[in-house]
Amino acid sequence: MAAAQVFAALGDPVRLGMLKRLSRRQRCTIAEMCEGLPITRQGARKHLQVLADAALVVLRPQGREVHVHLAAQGLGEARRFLESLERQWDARLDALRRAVEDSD
Amino acid sequence: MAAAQVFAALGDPVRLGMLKRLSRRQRCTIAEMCEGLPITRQGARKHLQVLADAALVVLRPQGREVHVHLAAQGLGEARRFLESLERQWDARLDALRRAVEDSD
DNA sequence: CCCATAGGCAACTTTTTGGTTGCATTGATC
DNA sequence: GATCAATGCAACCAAAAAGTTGCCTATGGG
Repeated sequence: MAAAQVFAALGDPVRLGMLKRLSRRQRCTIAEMCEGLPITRQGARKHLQVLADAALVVLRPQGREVHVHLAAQGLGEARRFLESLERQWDARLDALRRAVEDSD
Repeated sequence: MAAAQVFAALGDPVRLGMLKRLSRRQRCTIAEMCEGLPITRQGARKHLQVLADAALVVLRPQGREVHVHLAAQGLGEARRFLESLERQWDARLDALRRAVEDSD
């Protein structure tokens, strides 16, 4: 996977807002996702494509409309990536702390 | 602080690489961070500024050089954001599952 | 059958971002 | 104190992203 792609998709307030909205309702149509946004439907649609490409969302055509669902996959991957970074990081900080204490 | 800013900072392979490198060594100078990168020092410096603005890194002037340290703050924030999204989402899925079971 | 609704596609503009170059500054070192 | 090494600052360029507009297609309900 490309972690950077997932983070890049998350790195926009409009897209984060879309994800938040989706985490409350269980699905939306594209038109519903546009409500309240200060951009056109086409603009919003591009954001949704970015989210879909990062596996954060699934777009499922259903008759004449398209249903937008959250996808757990990308989200979980991103979280695990951050967790592992934090762990390495904490370990390094601990090592530093011990080194400092030893030098006392 | 804005979660989107942190994610945007993470959404670039060069910057992710820098963070990984920092999670192994305990600190670097700017010049050291440039080693192995296919870009100029000024280019790398801009990436470091983005990371610093997102509180993922601290730039600490030390004599004639600048030390780059990891900063836990932004990372933890981003992870907690994802966790909360996942929780809400799981809760929603559970609710859906119960609703389906009830209708059986 | 008609038409309003939901959306797709493509071209275009504007803004942001990633990257560069040239030059100035400051600290270490001999 | 001359010089090299580490960095800053500013202007600039190119490519990518964000957003728009115009028009076309298809589906669902009266």
